[in-house]
Amino acid sequence: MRIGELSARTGVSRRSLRYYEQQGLLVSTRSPSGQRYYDDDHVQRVALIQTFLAAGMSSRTIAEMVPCMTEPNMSRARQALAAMNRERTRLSSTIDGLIAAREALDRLIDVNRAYLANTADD
Amino acid sequence: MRIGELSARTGVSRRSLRYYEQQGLLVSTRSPSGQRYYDDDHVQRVALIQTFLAAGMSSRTIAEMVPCMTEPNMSRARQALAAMNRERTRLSSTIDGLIAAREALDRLIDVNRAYLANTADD
DNA sequence: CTAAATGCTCACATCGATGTCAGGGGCAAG
DNA sequence: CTTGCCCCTGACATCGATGTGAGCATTTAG
Repeated sequence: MRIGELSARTGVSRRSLRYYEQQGLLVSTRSPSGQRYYDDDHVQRVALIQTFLAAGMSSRTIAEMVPCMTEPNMSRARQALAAMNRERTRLSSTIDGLIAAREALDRLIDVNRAYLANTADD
Repeated sequence: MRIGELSARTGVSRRSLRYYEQQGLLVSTRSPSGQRYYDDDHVQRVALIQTFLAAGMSSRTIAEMVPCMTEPNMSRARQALAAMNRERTRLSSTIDGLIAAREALDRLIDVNRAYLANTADD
């Protein structure tokens, strides 16, 4: 498929797909005239990239973890593993932060409800 | 205390503290010459702002939820409550997304470990 | 009193993913 | 061949929180 169809299937803009390729997150085969061709596997890959981007990872980080441009080899795999573990830690503490924020929000909500209840008959 | 001390106590730059004020997140009393004065309560408030900012809320959203510039009144409180509930929902689905990302990462880690194990003796 | 430290405002710079526009090909159906 | 649609690259714009620096005022310590 060409880029328009991949974009339609994934919901990711053409612009972003080209950007992912430029950042080394996505490969494509090119027609002689330079047009990008993709197959079904790329749909999943784009979904994975979206998941990670939405989790606040930079494209550089994703590229480090998910080799796609280069031959896999052991030292590269070890480096990727290190990056993954680092990101896993970061992700977990981000999650903790969000949960803390949600708890703080819940307290604010309670305060607000109490205020509304007490002030109902002013 | 003046802005430098609040900055030191909270770990938030002077620049950011002024920005919070400009965005309506933080109030200060001013000396005749215009210098900002804070008291101990502001330390907590800044911490709360940081928590929410780190959770990806915009300063506009925080200002909506945490009235500080204006007299509290019922309609404003109701509006704040609506914003809080909206943000709580958003926060929960962000958390879900991060957890999904972490699970995807765990699968990648497993694949990588398997590769390293199988390739150990190439 | 003087110097150093701190404060003030204003304005411009930064980062990263994405939008958008311009100028130019590619390719199929009429 | 032409019309229409999709593709290409390259460049500039955007948003929000924060950094940075200039130029000037104020406060505090010696």
